[in-house]
Amino acid sequence: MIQIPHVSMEDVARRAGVSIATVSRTLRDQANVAEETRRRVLRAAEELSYVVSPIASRLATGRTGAVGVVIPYASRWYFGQVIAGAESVLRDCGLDLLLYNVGDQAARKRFFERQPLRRRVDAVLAVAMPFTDSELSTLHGLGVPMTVVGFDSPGIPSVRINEAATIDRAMQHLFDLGHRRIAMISTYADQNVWLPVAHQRRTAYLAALAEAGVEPDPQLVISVPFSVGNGERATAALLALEDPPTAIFAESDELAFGALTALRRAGIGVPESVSVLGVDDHDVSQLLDLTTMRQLVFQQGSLAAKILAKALGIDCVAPEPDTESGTVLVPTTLIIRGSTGPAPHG
Amino acid sequence: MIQIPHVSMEDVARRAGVSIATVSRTLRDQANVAEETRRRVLRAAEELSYVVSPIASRLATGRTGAVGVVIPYASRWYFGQVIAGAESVLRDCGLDLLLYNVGDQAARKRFFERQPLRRRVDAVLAVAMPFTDSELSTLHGLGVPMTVVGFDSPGIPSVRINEAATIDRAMQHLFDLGHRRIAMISTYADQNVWLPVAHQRRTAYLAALAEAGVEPDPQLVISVPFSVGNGERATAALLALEDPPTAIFAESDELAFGALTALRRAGIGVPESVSVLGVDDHDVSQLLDLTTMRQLVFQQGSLAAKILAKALGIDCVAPEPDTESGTVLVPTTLIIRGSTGPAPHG
DNA sequence: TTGTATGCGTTATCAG
DNA sequence: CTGATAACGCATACAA
Repeated sequence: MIQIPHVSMEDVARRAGVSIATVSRTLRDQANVAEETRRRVLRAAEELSYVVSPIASRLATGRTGAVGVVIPYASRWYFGQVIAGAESVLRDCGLDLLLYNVGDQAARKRFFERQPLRRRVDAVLAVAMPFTDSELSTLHGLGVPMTVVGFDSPGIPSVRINEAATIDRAMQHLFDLGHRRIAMISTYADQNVWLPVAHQRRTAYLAALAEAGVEPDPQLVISVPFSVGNGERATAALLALEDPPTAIFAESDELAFGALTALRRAGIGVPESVSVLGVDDHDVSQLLDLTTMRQLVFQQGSLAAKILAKALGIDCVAPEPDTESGTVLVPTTLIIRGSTGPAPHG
Repeated sequence: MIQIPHVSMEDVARRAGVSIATVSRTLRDQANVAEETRRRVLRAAEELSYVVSPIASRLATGRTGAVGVVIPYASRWYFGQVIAGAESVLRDCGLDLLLYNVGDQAARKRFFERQPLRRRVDAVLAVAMPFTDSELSTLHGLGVPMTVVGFDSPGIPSVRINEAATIDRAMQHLFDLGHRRIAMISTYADQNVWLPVAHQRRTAYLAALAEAGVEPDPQLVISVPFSVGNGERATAALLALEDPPTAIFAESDELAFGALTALRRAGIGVPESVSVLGVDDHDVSQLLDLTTMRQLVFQQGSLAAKILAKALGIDCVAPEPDTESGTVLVPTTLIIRGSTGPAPHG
C-alpha cells in the first residue's frame, strides 16, 4: 500500500498566496475573510484536494469530535437499531461514532479498567446497559456529556419508552379479548447485563393484573436468560402446567418468537387456543404475524444522539421539541396482528 | 458537566523526577529504561491516574489508531454479526472502530463525496458493499489497507464464503431428498446495494440443476428486494403456479422466514408438501426449525479485522493460519432441521 | 540509560 | 482583513 504524502494546510496557503491562518479561517468559514481571498483559498484547496487533518485539528481545539457508543450486544436487533439511529445523526453532525461492544463479563471489566474512552470522546451514549455505582462514577470521571437509551440512570439524560404504560396497554388488549389467565415470559438477570427493564415490565404486568382484579399466579411468570431459544423452552414449561395460560405476554418479540414456535410444535392453535403478544416490533414480527407493542428504536438512538450533539453545542440537526427534560419518552403503539384473539371459552 | 483539566505527560515526568521522553518510553514499554526508573514513572502515572492522549499520540506518530467500518445496513443481522466480530478484534488491538452506515443512496453519495475517512483511519473494512469503479478508486485514494467481507473486489483481500460450494451443498441436500422441482428466492439489485452475491447464488443454483440433469424453469426463480416481507410474497407467487415447487431455496434465511410464513398461512405442510432451505443460520432460524447453510459471520468479521491488524503491523491477536492469500474462504455447514424432508410422491 | 529539542498539522491569540 | 506565533500533548532522532 502506497503511503500518500498528505497535503498540509501550508501547501494550500502557499498555493493561494496567503498564510495558513487565513486558510484555516476560510475552511471553517469564519466571517472575517475577504470574498476574493476566500475564493482563492477554496480553489487552491480544491486543486490540491486538501482535507483538514482531523487529528491535528482535535489536538488544537481540545475536542475529539467523537462519540463513544457503549452497548452490550452489537448484533442484536434492538442494539443494531439504536446504533443505526445514532449513526445517522452523528454523521450529520460531523461526529465520529466509536463503537464499544462490552457484552461479556471480561470485555466489560476491561472496558472499565482501561477506560479506553478517556481523552478519546466528547460524549458517551450508553444503550440498555445499567451501570453499577462504581461503573457510573468511572463514566462520570470521563468528564463528558452522557446520554442513555432504554433505561434511566440518576443524573443522566435518557431516552426510552414508558415501560409501565407500554405493558399496561398490552395487557389491556389481552383483557379486552377476554383473557384472564395471562402468562409472562420475562428475562433473567445475568452477570453481564442487568436489565431493570425486565423488572419494570414484570411489575407493570402484575399491576395490570391487580387493576383488572385478576389474582396473579406465580407459576405463570417465567424468567429465562434472553435468547431466541429460551422463549420456546419457557413456553413449553407453561404449556405443561395443569392449568395453562390462554395468553402469553413476552417481554420482547424475540422471546415471543420462541413462544410461537413452541405452540406450533405442540400443535396448539394461535390465537384460537393461546394468544401471544410481544414488545418491540422486530423486523421478523410482521412475518410471524405477531401482535406486539411497537417501540421506535431507531428513533430512540437518533434522539439520544441529538441530545448529545446539543450538549456539545453542535448545531447540526433540527432540534426535537421535547428534548429538554431529563427523560424523553418515546411513544409505543399496539400493533394488532394475528397472534392475539379472543380467549377460548373456559 | 465539569471540564476536568487533563493530566499531561509533563505532570507525570515532574512527579517522577524524569523527563517526558522517559515517561513516553516507559509507558510504551520500550526496553531502554532502567527498572528503577520505570517503577517510579509507572507509580507517578498511577497516582495521577494518567492516560496518554490518543490524539496527541496520533499526531506525533502519524497513525490514527482507527479502522473505518463501512456497511450498508447496521441493523441487519448479518451486518451486526460482522461488526461484533470486527469489534472484538479491533478492541484487542487497541484500534478504534469508526462506524459508517451508508445504506441509503444519499448517505452513500455523501460518503464518497466528502470522504470522511480521509486522514482519519489507518484501514478500512467494507462489508458486503461492492463498489463502483469510481468508488473503488476513491477508496484506494485513502492510501490505507483495506479488506472486504462478503464479496471480492480486485486487488483487495477479502473474507467470504465459497458461494458456489455453499449453494451446491444445499442443492445436493434437496436432491438427496428427491426434490427435482426446486424454486429459488433471490434478491433483486436495488440502487443502493448491488449484490453480486445474489447473482453468484443464482448461477450456482442453475449450475447445480444442470449437473443434476434438471431442466431449469424460469418461473421458479423469483427475485425480490431484500426484506423480511418479500420472501413471503415471493413464496405466495410460487404457490400460485400451476406446477408449484416441492422445495424452496432462499438466498438468505430472512427470505426463508417469509417462505415459511407464506406456507403456514396457506396451510401447506412443511416439509411434507414443501421443503424450505436458507443460507445464514440466523438467530431465529433455529426457532423456526429452518434447515440452512450456516455461515460464521462473526468469524468473518473478526478475520477481516485480523488481516487489517496484520497489515498495520499490529501484533495483537493469534494469527490465523490461512490469512495469507488474497481471499479467505470461511467454511459453511449444512444445518439440517425440520424444514426439509423427502419430496412428496409425484 | 536519560535528557534535549524538534516536529506533527491545526487552532487561536495577538498584532499589524 | 491578514499574518506571525504560541500552544496542543506526545514521539523520536540525537546528544549526553
